[in-house]
Amino acid sequence: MEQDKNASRCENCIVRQFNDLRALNRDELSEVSKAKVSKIIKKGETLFAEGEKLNGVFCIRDGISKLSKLSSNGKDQIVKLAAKGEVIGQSSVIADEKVNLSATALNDMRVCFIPKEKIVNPLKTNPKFTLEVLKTVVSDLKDSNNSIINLSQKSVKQRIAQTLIYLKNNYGEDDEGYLNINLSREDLSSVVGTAIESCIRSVSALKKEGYIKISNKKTKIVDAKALERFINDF
Amino acid sequence: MEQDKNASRCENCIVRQFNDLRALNRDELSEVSKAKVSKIIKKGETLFAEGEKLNGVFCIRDGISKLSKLSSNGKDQIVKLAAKGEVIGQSSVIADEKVNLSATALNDMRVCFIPKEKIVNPLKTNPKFTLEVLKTVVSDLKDSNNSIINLSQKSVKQRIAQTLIYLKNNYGEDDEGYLNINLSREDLSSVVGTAIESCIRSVSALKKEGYIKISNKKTKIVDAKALERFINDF
DNA sequence: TTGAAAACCTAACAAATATCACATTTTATA
DNA sequence: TATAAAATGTGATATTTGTTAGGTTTTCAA
Repeated sequence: MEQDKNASRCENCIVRQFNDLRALNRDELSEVSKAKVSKIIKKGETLFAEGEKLNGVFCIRDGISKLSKLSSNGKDQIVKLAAKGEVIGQSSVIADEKVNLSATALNDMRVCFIPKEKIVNPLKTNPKFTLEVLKTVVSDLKDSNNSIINLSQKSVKQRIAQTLIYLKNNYGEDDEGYLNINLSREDLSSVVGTAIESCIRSVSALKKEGYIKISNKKTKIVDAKALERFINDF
Repeated sequence: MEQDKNASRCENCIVRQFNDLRALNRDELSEVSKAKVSKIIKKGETLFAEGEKLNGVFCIRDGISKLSKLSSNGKDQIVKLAAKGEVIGQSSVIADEKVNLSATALNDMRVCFIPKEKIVNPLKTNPKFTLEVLKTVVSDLKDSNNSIINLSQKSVKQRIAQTLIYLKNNYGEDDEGYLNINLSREDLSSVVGTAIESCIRSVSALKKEGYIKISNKKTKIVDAKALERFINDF
């Protein structure tokens, strides 16, 4: 995890426009800007690991991180993906507890580390900011609850399909219709909570059935409508 | 859902001491007290149903509610249980969206309905209250994430065991060691996300193996330590 | 550029769980 | 209290998913 000398001031940072930090007032933001440390994290490196006591949060300027938990049998369950603009580590700073998830870079990342006081202090005094954070956490909670429901009510193939739709809706596609985020089969299986081989089988099936297309490691959703119908029990 | 004439003022309500409403100031609380409507909800009745637009939250004075989602194939997944002291419906009021879960009484309940303005206004102006709500939602999010991990990494039997431990830790046991909350096999299977028959089989196995004991519909955890060991892959 | 390692893929089989078809017990109610 | 309905329980079988044991292709670093 190396330093990034090239970081701009928060006041001019576009990324901030898309996350809760936009609700800070000028003084609070200037405090954050002075205290933040910009870092480069290479693919596969961790931002933080389960059980650590975080003394700040990470604002993602570029790249994607997975938030996951490793079980005793070696299976890694991904609970959330976070990309440009998102702030991670908030929960454990708010609860003032050790993190219960690890954050790992899925590709090269640029992030800013913000010491926790710069977040906790505004939370105590700036209701606009606190409400903004609250709304974000409520939205995360809704996503989490939906994951629970999908895990128990949908088949592996449906969950894979749903994840692809999710990636399309949240991270978009390029001009040829290929998803901007390309998860490895291993990461995809960790998102849907299944074995790699089952994941591969389902992806192959979706491909064979014409729902999706894969071309040099990139995935394209050919017929989103039909895929949605399949997810909702045809 | 009938009215309960016997309701006290919020200022004197013990239940409030255990939830986020304790962070309201005197004026805000008095507003809530004036506006709240106390209700009795019978076992099996719903407090609200998926897709409804909530115009307030429910503070539970007595009884237990399940928050669940019914799938097209008739399977009901319970996402959260809420008991005395908890406030439900907050998320959809905060996000200003339709609820995505239904709330159903698992036994007879007494609740207070609080119109949403009485919650939303303090959220905008009282950072102490907002932070309190935020902490609650963060804790719910952590629980949800743990459920995801358990669903994908533990067997049905382990998930049942874990749920029993959860019920013990969160809702306690009587003087003879029997759980205060007794879920039907159907509800238990909806919590762990499995078929009723599989649930029954696992409960029987845990009983046969001496981890738990069941006596007229009430469940007692005989050896919590051993059960915990079993949950964590012995 | 060329191995070695990692990622991807497939098939056969094993294990876990779901489903179906009942029997038994408990609960609620006429 | 009798009886129907609901909840609990069991066994046989079907389905889904996991596991093992290979293979091929891609990627990366020497």
